[in-house]
Amino acid sequence: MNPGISELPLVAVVGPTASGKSALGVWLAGQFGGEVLACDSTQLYRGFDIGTAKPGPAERRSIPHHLIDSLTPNEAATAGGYRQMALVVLEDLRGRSRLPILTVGTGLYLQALLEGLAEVPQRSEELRERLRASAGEQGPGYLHRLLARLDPETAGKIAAADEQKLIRAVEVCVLARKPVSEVHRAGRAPLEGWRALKIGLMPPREALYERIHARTDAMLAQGWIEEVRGLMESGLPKNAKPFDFIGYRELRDVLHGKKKLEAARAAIQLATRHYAKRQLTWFRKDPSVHWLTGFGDDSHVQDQAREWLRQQSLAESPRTS
RNA sequence: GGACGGGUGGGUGAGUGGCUAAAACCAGCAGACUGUAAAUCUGCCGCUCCUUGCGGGCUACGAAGGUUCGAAUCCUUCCCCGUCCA
Repeated sequence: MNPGISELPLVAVVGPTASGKSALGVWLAGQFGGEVLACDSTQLYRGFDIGTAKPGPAERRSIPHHLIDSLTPNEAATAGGYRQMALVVLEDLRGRSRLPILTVGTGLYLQALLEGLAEVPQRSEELRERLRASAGEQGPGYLHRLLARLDPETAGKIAAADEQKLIRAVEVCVLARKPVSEVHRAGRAPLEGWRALKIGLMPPREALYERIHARTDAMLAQGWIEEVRGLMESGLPKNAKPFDFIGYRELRDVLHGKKKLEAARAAIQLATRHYAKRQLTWFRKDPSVHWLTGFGDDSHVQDQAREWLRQQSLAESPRTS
């Protein structure tokens, strides 16, 4: 810990999609004089608004939101890139004595920010192309065997079918000229000067799923499909990253006539449920999270969150604008 | 009233005498995760017991009987569903 910097509190609201993280974040920002910092890989992209459930204009007017719309659809969000951008925002807030409130849907990004990433090389599209090509020629199991030669330890932890992770592991080994496991052991640089207070939203599963279904319908009613049409006609490359997000990919198929709207709707709801479950799995393993049962827009939950933060010796300092 | 076809685990749907607690897929549940993470991947999935084992017991393929050492699979009757003929 750098002795030159005093440690300041930072709040992270974690939870599955549709659990009300944004609502709680904005409310807490009002209570404690904070500003919201999005920690969500999809809300970073400009133009993809409805399907990513970005906070509306009213909320963003009342409380400053950071990093939302910080990337163009042509750029690629990454954990490392997010960390860089977030660090800048944190320093800004430190300078203005505002409490950072992260609304986090992407667990990996929070981890990258708080715990840091190992000194690993960035991705190399060329190398990946070559790896994928040889994997295609050599047949199944090739990447796993290759990794087993480069780094048996890591190969033992990655399933032979997990091509995405295998490619990244091999990529790091090749670029770093040493096993990934070794690179990782060298350690990561955790965030200094901040004390993270994590609040988790854990609504009853059934209610969460109902809300996900209803929210999907509401998004559709808000003109989601028109948003997708506009984005497709705006000259963006067809393979722009955000077109692969839940909902955008299904609605793109609808616009291409490859899928019926009703089928897309059901597919979106299902994919979102699966996603919420994965988020829960990620956050649940973090013992430092203080869990609250319910949705973030529930006033009881909000009061509990405020109460807990007070106990963590967080002083209230409502904005006096 | 008659002729066919069909009723299988939460769903779709294989399975025509033992290798079947019953393929596969979906849903559901649990898990992994260091720069694609709204991604990618893994396990479980009738109930139950334990010494957790390619372990034991129980229940199960519309219902009830029957044949057989043994039936989801064969026979009989009945009940549903679909199509067609009256």
